[in-house]
This record gives sequence, structure tokens and C-alpha cells, in this order.
Amino acid sequence: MKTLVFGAKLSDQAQMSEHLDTTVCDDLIREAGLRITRQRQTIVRILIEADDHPDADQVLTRARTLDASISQATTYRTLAALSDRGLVRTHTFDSSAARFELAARPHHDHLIDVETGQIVEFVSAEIERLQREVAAAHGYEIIAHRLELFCRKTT
Amino acid sequence: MKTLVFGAKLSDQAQMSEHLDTTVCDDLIREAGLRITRQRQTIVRILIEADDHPDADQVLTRARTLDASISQATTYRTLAALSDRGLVRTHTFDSSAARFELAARPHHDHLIDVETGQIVEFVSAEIERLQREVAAAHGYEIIAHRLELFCRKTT
DNA sequence: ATGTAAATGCAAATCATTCGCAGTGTCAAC
DNA sequence: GTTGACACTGCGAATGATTTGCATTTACAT
Repeated sequence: MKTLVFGAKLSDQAQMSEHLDTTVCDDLIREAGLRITRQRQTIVRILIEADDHPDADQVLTRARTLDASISQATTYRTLAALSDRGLVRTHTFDSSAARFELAARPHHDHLIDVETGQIVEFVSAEIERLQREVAAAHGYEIIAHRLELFCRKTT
Repeated sequence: MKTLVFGAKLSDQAQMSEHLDTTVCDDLIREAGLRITRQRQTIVRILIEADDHPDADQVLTRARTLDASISQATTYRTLAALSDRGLVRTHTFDSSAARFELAARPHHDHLIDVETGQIVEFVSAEIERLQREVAAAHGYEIIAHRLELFCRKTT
């Protein structure tokens, strides 16, 4: 759909060279303790460039614009591996397909527009503080949390 | 149309006659605008008696101890129908099977013990207020929310 | 360079959930 | 009560997302 747009955005955002870009992907894969393969580089690159929350099928489709040989199984396996090792976050906003995003992005929660499906990211230090308080009150510490607000535009 | 007071009914359950219990189930089904059938009575009864968050398969298994003829399809259809009409809440804590609970129970969020899988219910009026603030700041009103804390016991 | 374990593509398998269909049951209107 | 329309049921087959077995290829430590 927008390979060129992705490329343009990437260089706009970070002024990265092709070489640097590959290095970034490699580092991330290495950080996960995985072997560096062409397929994984491509998939990670797609995740870095994504400004939405693609599902596995969208990741596959986008990855194939860069490397037509990538298989569905590898996409799932790579996303699962990165998710297991904490480098990718997996969401299930609706009950259908899981959606993914890089964990390296600054932490945020999600507001989902139930009418349009649009997703707004937000953070609230105050809410997070209260969450820790709640957990502590029950004798727990928070490993991870999930906060999603299903909303409608106020008219 | 009676309002179901879940906590009270539960605590009185030991003293309830079969007849009263059936009435409670019937009211809930009627409130959903559905026809009253033996299968639905049984499934609702299982939900009323559940003190955990069973998935569809567990609901089916438990329902079959009361009525061996209940089918998987009916279980799914009943849970979906009640969920659509707001009388049952559907959760997807993990990525596997959806888990259900009666919506008539007082609202609460969930703290999941990642080690044992145990689920602690909690409410925080303060967090909910902040959630509404966040949504409002983006021009939204909250239809529903999902807050889950994945925790580990503090040693 | 090279052996080995890891990763890949493919297709088949699995898991949760939904659906088509023919038979059954509920309930509102008589 | 009886009845008729149509909602509900069980069955098994279909679906959609994800996983897996297997033979082949590839990464990378030695």
C-alpha cells in the first residue's frame, strides 16, 4: 500500500541511512537472543515503520512488499518469539486477530473508538500510580498491565 | 422487570428453594429478551453459582452435570446472546479461550496472579474517575473499559 | 570452511468459535 | 387449552486465527 511512504517517513523521522536502519533491526533481533535472518529483519522493519497496530496478516502483507518470499508461519513465529522475549507487545482489542507493536516504543495505554476502530494512545502517570497502590494493597507487584478504554466521540 | 442483586442472592443461596432459584434464572433470561429454555436456565444457573471466571468449555462441562444434553453450540450461542445484551461480560485475559461472568455482579477490574493464574477482583473509583478524565481530554466518553493488572506476589 | 542447531516454507493440524440445517419447543394470540 | 410462527436446539461441518511436523536451508561459533 505505501512502501514509499514508509521509506519517506523513516528518513524524515530519524534521518537514518539504509545501513543504520538494518543495524537497528539487527540489534533488536540480537537483543531477543535470536539469529539474524532476512525475514526477521524485514518483519522488525515493518514494526518499526508501523504507526498503527497491525495484525499478523497485515504485518505479513507489508513485509511481502519488501520480500515476497516471507511465509505466514515465519511471521507468526517471529512475532511470537519477539513477544515472548518482551520486545513486541501483543494486544487483543477485539476478539478476532491479535495486533502487535514494538515494546521499545514509550509505554502507553489505548483508547479505542468503538465506532471507527481508531486507536488513540495515552499515558496517565496518575492512573499507573493508583494501579501500583491497588496491587500493593493486595500484596502484589505489577509485572504488566492492560488498560483499554472503549469510547465514543462526545457530540 | 426486577433488578438482580447478585451478592444477596448468592449469600442466601443455601436457603433457596429450587423454585426461587429457577425464578432468578428466568428473570435474567427474560430481561435479555430471550425465550426461556431448559438449556438457558441451566447455563445461567452455572454462571450464578460460579465464583471464578469459567471459559465456554468449563461452562459447558458444568452445565452438563445438571443436564447432559446441552450442546456446545447452545453454550456458545447463549453466552453470546447474554453478552450482546449486556447481561454477561466476556473477558480475554490470555489469548486463548474467552472467559465469562454475570454482568449483574458489581463492576470490578481484575488482578491476575501470573504465577498461579488466580484472579483477584478490585474496584478503584479514583482510577475510574481518571479514566473518564483521560477520555474527555480526547473528546470521548467511555462505553466500557478493561483494566487488568498482571502481578506477582511481593515476597 | 564447516557442522550443528536454529530458522524457513509448505501444508496439514489444532483450537476456539460460528454456522447451516432439520427437527423441537416456547409463547402470544386465539 | 390449541395452535402457528418462529426462536431455539443438537449435530456436524465450516471458519478464521494460529501452531506444528517435516524436509530443506541458513546462521554463526569453532
